[in-house]
Amino acid sequence: MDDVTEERERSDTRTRLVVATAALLQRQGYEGTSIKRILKEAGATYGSLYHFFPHGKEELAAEALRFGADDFARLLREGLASSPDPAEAVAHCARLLAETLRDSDWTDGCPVAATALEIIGRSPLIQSASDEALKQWRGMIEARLTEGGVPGARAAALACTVLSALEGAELLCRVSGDDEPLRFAGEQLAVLVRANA
Amino acid sequence: MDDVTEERERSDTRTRLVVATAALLQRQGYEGTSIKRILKEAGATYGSLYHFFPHGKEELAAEALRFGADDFARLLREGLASSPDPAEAVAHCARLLAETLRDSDWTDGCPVAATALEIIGRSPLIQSASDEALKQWRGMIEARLTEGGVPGARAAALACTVLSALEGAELLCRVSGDDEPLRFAGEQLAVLVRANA
DNA sequence: GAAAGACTAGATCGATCGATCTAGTGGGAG
DNA sequence: CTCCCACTAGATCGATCGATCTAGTCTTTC
Repeated sequence: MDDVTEERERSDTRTRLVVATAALLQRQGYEGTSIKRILKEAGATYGSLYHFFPHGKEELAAEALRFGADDFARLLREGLASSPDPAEAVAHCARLLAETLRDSDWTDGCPVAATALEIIGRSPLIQSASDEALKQWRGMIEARLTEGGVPGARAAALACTVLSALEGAELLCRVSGDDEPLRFAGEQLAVLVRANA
Repeated sequence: MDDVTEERERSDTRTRLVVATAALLQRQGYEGTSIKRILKEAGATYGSLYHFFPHGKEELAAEALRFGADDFARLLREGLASSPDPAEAVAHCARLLAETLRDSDWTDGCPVAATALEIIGRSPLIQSASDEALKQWRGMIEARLTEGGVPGARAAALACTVLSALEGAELLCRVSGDDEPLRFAGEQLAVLVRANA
């Protein structure tokens, strides 16, 4: 058995735990996700969990949020690269997000929102993982806007508002079971980006 | 004892339960809020709870969300009425929200977001109460924009995006412990409203 | 092939979950 | 007074929570 395979097998259970936890946190938040459910979905046992994550559920959740954040960053990267026009690129992000949500029965959206909102002020570990994710996405959008010709002074404020609108629109979509809010957001954000050019 | 006082006393415990639940749901979501904690905060017992809400926690939560929604509607109403200019009025909503959040240590924001996100697809009762709240707020913003001169065709999309941006910016503020996202949102939404006039 | 260390299996712990239940209390109606 | 009914009090239920613990099974190393 070569080193690469060994590495993969050694971390296989750990990866399954992180992936399963990320999916569950996204759908039902932190308190709504029990360890036993995670173990069942991941096909793991308590022994493995506390071997890889000695601090238990909280440590696993923080890691799962980082994993989910990278996933969401990929979707954002794809959307932002979809057009030479930054306004059109932002609009495409909204379309991609709407599509992903619709195809998953309104479950697969922002991987941190549900968990972050309910643990604010009660778990520094999870909160800072959430904060880093949001700041990473803000940075990606800001870089794309700057590159697209938005003056640096406005790029930060605009990027932050783009992310806010996408996050909020996703909330409205998921609650109503309708992608209208994200369609509206895409259209209006394109207008806003052009107004900042 | 006259009828009015009698009515108030009769529903006193019920009201305390609803108020306490609304505050807890806003801060820590549905699964993170135990019945025993609610009873303690409200100064009530199981007997009273299941007398007023035979279907238990879920029924109480739905009622608490409706209560919180009216509270948030008042803040929105105040902001929307603060200026004859709709762009300035929207910006003031963002300021009011930022102020309320800061003054409460980042806990008192949207009363439904945390709870709604974690129960989506698992409690029709709570989800529809959340949906109604969001639609009520959208309607208020849309009416103000239309009255302020935004063409009817665009008012709905703009109002929806304003609410989305406020909700998302609040998430970013609470997670980061910084009101910057709401300041940015207020500034950018004013630009967007003017672009739609 | 013995020893060591990485990892897995799952029973079990005390605490707490939401819910149910019986036993009340107290004020108004007849 | 007596009866009734809205309401309160809180013990108790089985289930499940997150966490710990012992007892393993592999793989690698010498």
